[in-house]
Amino acid sequence: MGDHDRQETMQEIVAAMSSKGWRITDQRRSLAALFAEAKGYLSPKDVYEHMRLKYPGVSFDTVYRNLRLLSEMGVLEQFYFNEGLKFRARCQSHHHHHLICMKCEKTVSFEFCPMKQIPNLPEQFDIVSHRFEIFGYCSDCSPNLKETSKNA
Amino acid sequence: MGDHDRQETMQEIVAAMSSKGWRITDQRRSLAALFAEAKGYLSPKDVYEHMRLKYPGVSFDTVYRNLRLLSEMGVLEQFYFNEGLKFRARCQSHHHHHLICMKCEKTVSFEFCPMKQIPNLPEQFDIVSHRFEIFGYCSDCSPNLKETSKNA
DNA sequence: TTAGATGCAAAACTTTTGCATTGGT
DNA sequence: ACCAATGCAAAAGTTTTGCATCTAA
Repeated sequence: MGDHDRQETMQEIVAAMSSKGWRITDQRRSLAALFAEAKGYLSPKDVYEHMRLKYPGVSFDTVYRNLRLLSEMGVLEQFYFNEGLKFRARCQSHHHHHLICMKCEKTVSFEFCPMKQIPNLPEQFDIVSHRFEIFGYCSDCSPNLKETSKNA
Repeated sequence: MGDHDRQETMQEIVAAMSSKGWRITDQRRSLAALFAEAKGYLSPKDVYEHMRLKYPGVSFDTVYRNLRLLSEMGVLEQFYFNEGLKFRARCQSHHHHHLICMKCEKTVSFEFCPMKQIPNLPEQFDIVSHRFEIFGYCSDCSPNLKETSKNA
């Protein structure tokens, strides 16, 4: 993802907040920038620490409030790792799924969606949503891929 | 799942604990029975409340310790709902995925696995695991399915 | 008998709430 | 100027830890 895309995402997030009638504070702009640039998932503590660099007085509850609001808006998506809840900017463009690196938590999108392939389900069920993620190690983090295929 | 199957699962859980050299205490037997019978997911608090019926003196940290140990053993699987972390007995028989009812949290297995269908991924990735769940409402909980197809 | 499991109490950590102040619109 | 957002402090909730006691093997 290049800088241009990130900038778009940052402005998309700000625009989304603004369109809901929310005020664009420095902290929220900073939040938007942070998630637009992040390649992986961020914990509330990560976010707090990042924010504190620019805004030393930022409070923990403001971080939580904004994370919750942005999640409810659909701008952020939540994911529970073993270490706890983390957040990342939700892809707004189109439906797809992710490879998630278990070490650096970088995510890579792919287009294949199992719901298009799924055959008859075992019983009546009113389907609302689904999730499909693949976990493993990206080429930077995998000892198997490191030497051999990374530069192939 | 009939009573016979549940009993098998209960004994499987006890056997798994025993085979790891763990002692089979009354509390652990009770835990095993609880998860063997549960149709859906249980929060630590659910487990604590259930256990307290039989063992009024049971402590919260014992519940947490055993939930963690059983998860690490692979007997239980964890899942984060909006309300927080919950547990259920992991299906040991064979690989499959689940429909999860968003109201009663009942789960229904199905055999289709997207990993058998997936085409070439966008980049080198050392795959370790995956998750695929479908969320919605079961026939008992869905207003759409309630009248029409439930008894079909 | 004895190492492991439990209960208790307290600590650590995470997330939420109430309220006065600040700051975007 | 107005009202939403923030910072602060404290509360509420969740999970972990240390240690003496108990108990399954």
